[in-house]
Amino acid sequence: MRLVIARCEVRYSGRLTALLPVATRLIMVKADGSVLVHSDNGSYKPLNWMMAPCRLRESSPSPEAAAMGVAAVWTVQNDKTTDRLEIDIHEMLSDSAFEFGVDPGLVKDGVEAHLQALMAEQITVLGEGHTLVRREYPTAIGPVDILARDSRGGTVAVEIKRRGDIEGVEQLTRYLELLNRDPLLRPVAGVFAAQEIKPQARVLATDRGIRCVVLDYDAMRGVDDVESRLF
Amino acid sequence: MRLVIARCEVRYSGRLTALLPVATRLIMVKADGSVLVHSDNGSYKPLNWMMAPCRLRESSPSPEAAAMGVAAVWTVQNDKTTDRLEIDIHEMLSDSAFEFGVDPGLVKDGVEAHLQALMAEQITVLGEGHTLVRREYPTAIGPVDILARDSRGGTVAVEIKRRGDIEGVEQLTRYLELLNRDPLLRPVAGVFAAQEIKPQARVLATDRGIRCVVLDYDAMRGVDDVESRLF
DNA sequence: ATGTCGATTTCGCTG
DNA sequence: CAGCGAAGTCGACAT
Repeated sequence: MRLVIARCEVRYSGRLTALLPVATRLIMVKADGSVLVHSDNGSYKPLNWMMAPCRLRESSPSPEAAAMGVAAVWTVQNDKTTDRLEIDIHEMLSDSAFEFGVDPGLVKDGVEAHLQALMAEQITVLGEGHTLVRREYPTAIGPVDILARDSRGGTVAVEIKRRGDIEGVEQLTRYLELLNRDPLLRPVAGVFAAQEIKPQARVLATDRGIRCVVLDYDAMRGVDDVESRLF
Repeated sequence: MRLVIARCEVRYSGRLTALLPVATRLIMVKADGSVLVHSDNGSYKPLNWMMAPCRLRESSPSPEAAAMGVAAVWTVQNDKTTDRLEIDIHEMLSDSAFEFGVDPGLVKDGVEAHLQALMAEQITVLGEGHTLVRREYPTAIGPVDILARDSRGGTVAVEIKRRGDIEGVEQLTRYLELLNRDPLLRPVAGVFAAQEIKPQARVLATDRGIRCVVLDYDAMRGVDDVESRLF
C-alpha cells in the first residue's frame, strides 16, 4: 500500500462528473491498483476513488498546469469503462509504501443470514404448529427467505429483515403475488419478520394482509445452541 | 489525520459482531475522531470502522493479552450507542500525523437531481402540450419527482431515475395508488423516465399501464443553458 | 455476464 | 428529530 499526503485537485468523470478543489488529502493506492482519496473529515468512504481493475499513470503537468502550480498529474483510468480519475498534485507532503501481505478477511456474526438461520431453527416463533419447508425457497424473481406451513397446512412465506421498512414489504408482496399463482402452494400467507418494523412498513403490510412479527435477536440467540455462535 | 500501520486484531461489536484476525493494516484516525481500518485489498470501504462521534482510548494490554503478543489496546467507543471497536496492536510499524486543514468538499454534476431539473425545464419531452405542475410534489409517502398535466389537462406523475429498475416502478406505483385517491387529481397517469430502463422494469411498468420514457441526458443538457453546467 | 439482495449501508434533504 | 430516497452505491452469491 502506498500512502501519499498531498495538496491536490481531483476530478472524476464517468457515471457522473465530480470536482474536488485544491486541498490537502490522503491518497491511498492499494495493492490491486485501486485508488482512494480521503479528506480528514468524517465519512468512512473516500471523497473520490477508482476501483480495480484500473491503471495509474503518473505524468508531468502541461506548461499551463505547471504555471498554475501543478507539480505532477496522476491519471487513474478504469480498464473496462470510461471512468477516470485525474489528480493534480500541487504539493507532495509525504509519500511512503508498505507491504501488508494477505489479509485473512472479516468474520461477521449477527447479520440477516444469522437471523434467518435462527428463525429456521425456531420456526414456532411464527406460532404453534408451524413447520419449516425450506430456507431460501427459490422463485423466478429471487429466493424467499423462509417458506413454512402453519398448523393447518397452509403455506406461509416469510421475509426477514434486520430493519423492516417499506422496501421489505414490497419485496414480500412480489413473492406472494408469484407464489399465489402456484396451485400447489396457494393460498400463501405472508409474514414480515424483523428486529424492528418501521410504522409505515407496518401500515403497508397490514393493509396488504401481511402479518408483522418483531424478532428478539438476543432471545433467539439465547435459545440457540451456544455452538452456533462464531465467537 | 493520524496514520498507523500495524499488525493488529480488530473486533467490532454493535449492530453486529465482527472479527478481523491478526494482520498488517492501515489504521486511519481522522480529525473528528472517526477511525477506519483498511487492508491492502481492493474495497473502497474500510474493513472495520467507527464513525464520529466517538472516543479513542489507548491503553496497556492485560497480562494475558501481553503474553499473546499484544503491545497496546485501542478502544473506540461510540458516544451515543454501544458500538465499540477494539484494536489489539501487536506490532506498530509506522505512526505519523498530518494537518490537513478544512476540505472544501465535493461538487457533483450529473446526478438524478440534475436530470430532474432538466426534465422540469423541458417538460415537453413527455409530449406536446405538457405543462409542469411542480417538482417534488409532496405526498404522505414521499415526494413525487414531477407532477405535470398533459395537453388535455390530465394529471401525470413522473418518476425519474438514472437507471430504471423494478424498484423505481414499485415506487411510482405506490405514488399513483395514493394520488389516484385524490378526487381533484384523478385519474393520474404514470410515466417512468430514466436514462436506461431495464427490460424487467419495462415489462412491469407496461403491465401496470405506466408509460416508459428513455431520457437522453446529453441531448437534454445540450438544449439546456450552458450556464447550468457546473464545469 | 446478469440478476437479485443485503449493508454496521452511508449520505443528504426536507418537514 | 424522523422519514424518505439516492448512491459513481458496493459486494456477495446464484443463475
